[in-house]
Amino acid sequence: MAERYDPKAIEARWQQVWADERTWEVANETAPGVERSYVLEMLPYPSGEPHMGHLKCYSIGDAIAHFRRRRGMRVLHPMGYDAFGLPAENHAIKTGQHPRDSTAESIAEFKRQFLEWGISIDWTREFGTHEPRYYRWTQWIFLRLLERGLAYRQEAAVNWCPKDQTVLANEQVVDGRCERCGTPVEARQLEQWFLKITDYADRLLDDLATVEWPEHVVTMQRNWIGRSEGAQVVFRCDALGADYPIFTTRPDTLFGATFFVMAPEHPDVIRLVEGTEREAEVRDYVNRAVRESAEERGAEAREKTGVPLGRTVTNPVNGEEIPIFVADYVLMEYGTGAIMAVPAHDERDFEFARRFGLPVRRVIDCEGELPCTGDGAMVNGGRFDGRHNREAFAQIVEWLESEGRGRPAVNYKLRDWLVSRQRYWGCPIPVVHCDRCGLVPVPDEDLPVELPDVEDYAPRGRSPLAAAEDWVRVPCPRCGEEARRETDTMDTFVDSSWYFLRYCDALNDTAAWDRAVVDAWMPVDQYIGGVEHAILHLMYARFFVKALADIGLVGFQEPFARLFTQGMITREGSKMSKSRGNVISPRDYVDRYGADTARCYILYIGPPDQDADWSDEGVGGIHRFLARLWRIASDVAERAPGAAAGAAPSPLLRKAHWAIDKVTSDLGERFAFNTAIAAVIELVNDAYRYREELVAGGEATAADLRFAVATAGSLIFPFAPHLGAEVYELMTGRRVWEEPWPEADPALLVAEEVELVVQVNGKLRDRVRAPAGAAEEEQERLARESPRVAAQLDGSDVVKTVVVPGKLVNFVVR
RNA sequence: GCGGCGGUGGCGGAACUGGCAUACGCGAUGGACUCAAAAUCCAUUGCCCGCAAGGGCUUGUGGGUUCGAAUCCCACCCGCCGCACCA
Repeated sequence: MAERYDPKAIEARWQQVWADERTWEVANETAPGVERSYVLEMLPYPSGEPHMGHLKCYSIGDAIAHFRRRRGMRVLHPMGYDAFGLPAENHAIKTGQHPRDSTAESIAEFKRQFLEWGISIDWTREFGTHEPRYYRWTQWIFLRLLERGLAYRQEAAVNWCPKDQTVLANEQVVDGRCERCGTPVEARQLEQWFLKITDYADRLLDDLATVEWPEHVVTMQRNWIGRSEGAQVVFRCDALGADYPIFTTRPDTLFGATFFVMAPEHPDVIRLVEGTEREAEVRDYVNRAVRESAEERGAEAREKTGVPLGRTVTNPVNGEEIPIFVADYVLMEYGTGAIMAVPAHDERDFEFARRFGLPVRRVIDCEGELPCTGDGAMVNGGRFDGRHNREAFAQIVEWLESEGRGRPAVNYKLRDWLVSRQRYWGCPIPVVHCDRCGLVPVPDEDLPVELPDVEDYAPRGRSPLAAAEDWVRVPCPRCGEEARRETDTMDTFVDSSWYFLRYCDALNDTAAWDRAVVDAWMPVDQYIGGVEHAILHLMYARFFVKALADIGLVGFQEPFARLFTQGMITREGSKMSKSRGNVISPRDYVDRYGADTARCYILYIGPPDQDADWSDEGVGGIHRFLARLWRIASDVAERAPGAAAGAAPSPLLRKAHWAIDKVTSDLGERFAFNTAIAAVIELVNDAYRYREELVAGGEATAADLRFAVATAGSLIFPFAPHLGAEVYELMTGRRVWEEPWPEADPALLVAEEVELVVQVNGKLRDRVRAPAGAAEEEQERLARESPRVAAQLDGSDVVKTVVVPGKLVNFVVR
């Protein structure tokens, strides 16, 4: 028997057992009546080695997986790697090392550490998204989307990152900068591949009601989709004989429109001034606006600018001619790129009107100064005067519709997903460009289109793949004439939008998955990851599942039934980063204290959904606790089990059942791992005190002590699986993961005697002991008997007595 | 500006349904063991007054509801995150 807690030896031993016996592998077939559960942590991007965020994520997921297994469920808990992406490619540009090789090294390191952490993974289902056996199916899905018109190629103004030399999706532009590298993005007019996520806007919005997700994530998605209801209204420009539709959420304010504004990118701006004396000034303004970065244009507190076009449009509700302006506060990407401006009831229009001395006309009698956006009776609104604006809202739209000048309309902030990237290390888009046939999909049987090796990874504004001439030149699959392959690769978010489906049927080499298999496992019962993916990954994956459901490939609408978002691990109060020099690695602590300590500490540190600051002193505390547990277990193992417990249940036995109850609810319902671990610490502390008593020859029994320590091992197992298994084996000779999760005996959860709090006027004056089931009168009598309480009550009138059975007595005195 | 989250001892945090504020851990102090140290074990530890018995105060601030508020309501302050000229 070892003299001290040796996590290295214990952890190596159990990891060997789990690997040899393939303990965590799970079959797709299941006996009837066995409940399934799919527990999944977000796919890691393998770069260098895992960091604290990974440790936290997998510690949470593993605890849940273990808990569910021991509650009798068949648990799918797989692992893989999101292995395509820019960091590996940038590394290749710097060093010349093939991204495949550096990625393989990172994956090996990740896997080595995951095994060292003792995470219970079914490794038979492992894959990397960069492996042809995986991306073959990414391409296959892309072709299915293409067939349905959900993937299309179009020229559009797109976000271009000059540093990464590639286009970006809207979601990857944050504050006008590239989400990856922080470089301000530029607008470029380019032909690119898009996925038609906007077709699903309403369903993506509505189905948020069907998932159990944190409210803030739901809110973020809702905002991102940005659905607004209103109307499309057509304004006519008689001079050119052109109609300009606008979108508004406030058709009730149409009578207050005093001017009209177009975005600088609006295709008709120049046409409206061509050959007029305003042309030079307008061209100048447009050129300046278009050149400005998204960041400059979106800057807050920026003065409104604009130029009149010297033209007018007709307001369809009152026939007024109102002037047209071009101004950069109107965005081409939203609505129709033109707006009606109602300065009385819109702050932005008001600001503009003020700068340009334009009339402001109140049309709603809302409270407060102008501009006001509230409700009220209509004024200056012709035959609608006097009606409430909300009522007039629909009536005006109806009237416009009958005149052919408008209709109800819905607008979204969500844009289609731009998926092509001019980079090397990604999944090739399986399409061929043929001069005769146009875009021709690569036939399914020719998949995968494998990524060729190239000499030079450096991006030059086009994909490095374009230089692989032998690869690019192919016969057209349709006509057989010479054609060229698409050289762009896919956004890596495409890879991660369906990986959770592949895990269900990872070894299938004749299909992406078998629908029956996927339908049996999906949706993911518990998904765990960082909140930074609240929009990107989670929205894309939801879109994929809905599209795949429409195609008939899956039989459900949402991928992730329950989502848990973990908080960040910080260091000295700030985010860990190389530039701050405050990065610490899980490896440092696993080497020094063992995986069980690192895992328990990261969960003990605070509520898992909140940010938490890593402290080296704190780790020591948890390590001490685990060592205490091991020490008392090895001590108890050497004692004879002793006779059965005495007649009355010992306090330690009650404590053990209390801990079972506490850990069960904290783990199963609340995700409160910190308090669950605290409960096990309390149990172990009590076991130490109880052992003192046993040694001193009191009423304590060795059997109760053994039971308590075994219970501590069993309860700590989801958090510290190696030590949990070790302690449980020492106490019982059995394997803890083969044992059902313990159940608390309700009879032992209620104490025989309770402590009553006695208050006088709400202030605590004493505590008295009372039998558990004592009547209210009995409790009041016992409370009055307390000398301290009696002293307080002496000489005053008790006006009222409040008795909370089993808890407290409060005397209200005058 | 809009939306969300949060503010409790020296520190991380607990208090789940309005009923003992400060569980558990860290740190600190004292003691045992030791030649000594480490490790370990035991005890104390919200603040103030007091020799003590005891008393008073305390959950960002100010009000309110209640026998009773960290918890509910109103007003406000501070911090973090997301969105932001989206018509």
